[in-house]
Amino acid sequence: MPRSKKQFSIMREKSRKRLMDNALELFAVDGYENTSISDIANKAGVAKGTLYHYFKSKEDLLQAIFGRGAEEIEQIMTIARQDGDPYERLENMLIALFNSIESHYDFWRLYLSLMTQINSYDTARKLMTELMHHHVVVVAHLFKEMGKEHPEEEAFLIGATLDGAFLHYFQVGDQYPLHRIRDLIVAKYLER
Amino acid sequence: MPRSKKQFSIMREKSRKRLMDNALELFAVDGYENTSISDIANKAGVAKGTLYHYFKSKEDLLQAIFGRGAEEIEQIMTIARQDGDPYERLENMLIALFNSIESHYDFWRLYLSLMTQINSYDTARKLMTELMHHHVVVVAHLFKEMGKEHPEEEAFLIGATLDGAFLHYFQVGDQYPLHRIRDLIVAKYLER
Amino acid sequence: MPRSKKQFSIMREKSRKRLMDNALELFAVDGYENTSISDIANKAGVAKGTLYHYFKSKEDLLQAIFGRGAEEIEQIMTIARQDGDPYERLENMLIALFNSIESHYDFWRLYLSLMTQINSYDTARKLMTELMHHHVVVVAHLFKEMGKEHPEEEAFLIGATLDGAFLHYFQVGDQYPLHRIRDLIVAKYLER
Amino acid sequence: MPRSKKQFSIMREKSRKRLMDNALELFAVDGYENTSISDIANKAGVAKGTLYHYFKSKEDLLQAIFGRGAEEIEQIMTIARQDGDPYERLENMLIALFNSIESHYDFWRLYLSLMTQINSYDTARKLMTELMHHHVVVVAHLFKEMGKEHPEEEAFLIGATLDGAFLHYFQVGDQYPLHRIRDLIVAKYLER
DNA sequence: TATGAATGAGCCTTCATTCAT
DNA sequence: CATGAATGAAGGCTCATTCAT
Repeated sequence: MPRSKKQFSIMREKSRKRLMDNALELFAVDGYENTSISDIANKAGVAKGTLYHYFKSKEDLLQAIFGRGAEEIEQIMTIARQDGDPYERLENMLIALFNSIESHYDFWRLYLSLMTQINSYDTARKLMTELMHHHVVVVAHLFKEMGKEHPEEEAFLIGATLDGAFLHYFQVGDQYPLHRIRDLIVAKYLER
Repeated sequence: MPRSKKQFSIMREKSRKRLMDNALELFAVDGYENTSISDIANKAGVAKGTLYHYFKSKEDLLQAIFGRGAEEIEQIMTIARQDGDPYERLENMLIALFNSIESHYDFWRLYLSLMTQINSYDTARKLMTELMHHHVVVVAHLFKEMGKEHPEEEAFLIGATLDGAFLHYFQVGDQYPLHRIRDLIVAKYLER
Repeated sequence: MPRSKKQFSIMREKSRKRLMDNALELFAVDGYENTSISDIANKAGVAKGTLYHYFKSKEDLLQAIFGRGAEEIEQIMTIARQDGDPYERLENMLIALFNSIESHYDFWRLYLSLMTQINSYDTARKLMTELMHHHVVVVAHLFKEMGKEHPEEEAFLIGATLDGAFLHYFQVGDQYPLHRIRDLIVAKYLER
Repeated sequence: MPRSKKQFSIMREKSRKRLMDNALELFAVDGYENTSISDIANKAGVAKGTLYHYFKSKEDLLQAIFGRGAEEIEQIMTIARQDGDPYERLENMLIALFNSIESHYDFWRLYLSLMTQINSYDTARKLMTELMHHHVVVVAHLFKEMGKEHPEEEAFLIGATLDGAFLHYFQVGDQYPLHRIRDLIVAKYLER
């Protein structure tokens, strides 16, 4: 009795996930350039060729990882788009974001490391630029609701502060006072 | 009639500079990994081998570029360490920094792009970590003079904001409202 | 239908052997330094990269070749370590050695050519020094059984004579009276 | 007052000698292939280009070194060609040779190391083959005077023994019982 | 003659990708 | 689908040699 199409599809998705997880870990630690297909296949316990059954190329694998991360980001944004008190929504969003940084450490680290390589990995980068733009729109709206004077610029600014803090966190590791920085940001932006 | 030692030394310095300039441009735009020695030599109009008369290795070239940039950073820091009104010193430093971002665009872009590559290019990265630490110390001191409550955390925070803004600027280019962001930061931190 | 592990293993061993055979031939004739990976790959009819599926590096390839040769040497030594009349054992060993020189011409030639390169190829050379030491011990024992006065020195001496003869043989080729030299050595050492 | 041609010639010879001495030392220790023109120039304290005023190529330098060594060998041979008791002449030659091995260590070591590289350094190798042939002729003559049965083969044999002993000496260094081997050889060949 | 900058062919090695089984 | 052998372009680097000064 042959397996149903659905079962196949589930297995396929499982295999893809395993490869993506392993790849992400390596990309984050060693960098995309310094990670070879061999490394990924080894870590995932499959042969090199197998990887090409699931992704058409190394960059395709990267894109898949990014696509998955975009959903994570999207969820965080959703918080800011809900109804209710804008201050509360901002606070919730910030807390969710800082939590995500720690729970999806590898993804965010990779995200930042690729943000600087303009001329390469086009698709992945387009995605990132879009996300950033999206963030600005959503947060600017929030600030408007709060009655801030320059909501768009403030949105740019808080985005910069967040990405910068994460950048430094990834650079120096646990020595970075991530939680205190989070609290400081929250305090600053929740002053009414 | 052989050339004098001094003549050689001058020529050498000129050649080094030319190679460093060309390399910096490529490193900044394409990334260190994606720039080949061939690319650099081509751009500089010399043979591949020539590069190795001036730098022991690709990484040595990178370090030389960084060493040069470190001086630039040092000068900006100096402003914060002078005597006088701390508010004024902070303002001057911020303005100098934003000017430098535009006038030394390539260097700062490279600086940020390498900040994210944890496990590679040790010497260059050590330098960066040191600089960041230095920055925190100097700016925290400034904030203390201003009577801020958590000077060290504030120093971390403004550092994050700045690096984040530059990161976004390099990512999206001229669409980024760099000057407005600068003015906003200055305004925020100069409120007495 | 994928190949079985065993099938792969057999193919692998075959490919390794072919590469080693081709490399040995070139190393022996042109010297290790003067043989490029390209040369070997060409001669073996594979792409350059293929070689690196079978050997980690050029030196690793050399070591593999040496390991194989060491077995040959070991077998010859075994003759000297058996029971029975020491004169007969010495004669058998000498004859086996001279036969080996002709049947494993390339290996012995490489062996001698590397013996002279003191500061390089550490692993291969350690092996050789060990073998030489081993030879002295075994042959000295034989001479002791024969009642010679200075068995150890005699062992050094016969070792020198043999290596020297082979050296000259490889240098001048078929003009060298290898067989007559063999007979002369046998005659000299079998006088009771 | 310009220097005379002779003075120039003497200076030139001095410079050549210095370069040859330094090159020989490096060739002997690191091998011909592993020694670069740069290394030699550095060690000799001159610029790379200078070397090419004295030798037309790296191989030309090698040949010059060999030419000089050939004279040394020639002198030793001369002993065997004098008048008088052949036993005494042989003994003197052997002693002179062993002395030379120690006093011209580097040259002999290089000599042996190049003996194995058939297809390269043609001129140098032709010289060596000639010398070896010459040695056989001279020593065979000596053995004939002594009334040996197979003088030519004996000449080959003693040549092999000597080169083999030197080979081992260079391989293992001071652990090799060079003097005892010398005495043993002398004793063996002077038995009347 | 002396210098060292410049060349460019060639070296060893890596790696994303393809493909027969 | 899974395997790993094979490819070949490209990478960083070395070095004997040439040449303008």
